[in-house]
Amino acid sequence: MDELDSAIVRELQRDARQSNRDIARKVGVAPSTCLERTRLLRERGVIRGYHADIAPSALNRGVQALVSVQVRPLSRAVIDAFKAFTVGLPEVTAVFVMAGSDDFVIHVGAQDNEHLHAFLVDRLSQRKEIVGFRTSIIFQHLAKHDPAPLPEA
Amino acid sequence: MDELDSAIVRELQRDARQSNRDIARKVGVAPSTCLERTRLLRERGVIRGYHADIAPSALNRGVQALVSVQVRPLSRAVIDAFKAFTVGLPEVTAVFVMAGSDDFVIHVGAQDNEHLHAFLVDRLSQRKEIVGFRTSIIFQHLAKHDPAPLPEA
DNA sequence: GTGCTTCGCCGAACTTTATTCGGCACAGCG
DNA sequence: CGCTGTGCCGAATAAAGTTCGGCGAAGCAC
Repeated sequence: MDELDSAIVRELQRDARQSNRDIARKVGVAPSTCLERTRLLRERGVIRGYHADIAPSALNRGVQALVSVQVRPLSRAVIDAFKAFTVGLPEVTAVFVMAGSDDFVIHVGAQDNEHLHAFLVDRLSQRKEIVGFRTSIIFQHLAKHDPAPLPEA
Repeated sequence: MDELDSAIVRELQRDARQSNRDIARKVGVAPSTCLERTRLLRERGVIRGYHADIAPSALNRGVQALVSVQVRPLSRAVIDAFKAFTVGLPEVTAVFVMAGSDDFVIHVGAQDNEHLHAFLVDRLSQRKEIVGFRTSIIFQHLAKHDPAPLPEA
């Protein structure tokens, strides 16, 4: 993971669909070299994939929320089962397994408040391992797809 | 946004770097048609971009956390300023503006616990509009990059 | 210092893909 | 029944992806 790899990764984070030639030119290396580097980054698991960023409203997910969930007992079996359950639900777009007072934070998207409510009541709260959950509506979601590198300190 | 558009979007969510020809073949249409559809999707803002998914540890972000923050007064000026501030920090990878007891949820990544602590103490808690915040470590983060379509109901 | 080996980069050759554009067919409408 | 607009197709051209032999620098043994 030298400076060249970082530069390539940065470019692919910014725009994953620009041509290999363009990336090569920007990072100052031959296209064949850039291609080989990219292949290795993928192989090493540094690059996990390439995904289009889609406007949620276009996917019928105009309403989004974070749901904090506490489950009991806090055993591996229960955690794994609940995790697998939530990931399988179409409304769920991300699952965080947490330390602290909440065991899970689930990012969900639904068509509107009514659908969100139905999801919470009909799907989520069915699970017997849940001993409590709290839903917070997301007004705005800003994701940084091209994060600045961390300071060295 | 007909069935063809959805199919193209789905493919690009799954793998944004596959060739237009492959996508065209999978969705059953000519490459030129597929290209034109993709161009329009981009133009309409349905497709917001294409980004590589990078392993956090490769970016020196081995430790991640969600930070729930309450700010006062809850005015637009304060909210916008705090939002801009957090988005500008390199450790911050996403910002949620929330309804409910927390006004913000901030997704941060740092090299280790020490760096995370330093970030919270030296950067975040400097802000005078913060009246309280709570940090929860993320053990695991599962993101669905190819979400199943929502049920019609 | 010198010869040997390894590694990574380069650039040319070849294959595949992107992109453009004229034409055609179908649907909607007067 | 003809007219018009829209969207898809496929061929042609330009551009990009991909492979591979060779070269030069770096590291090492002697």
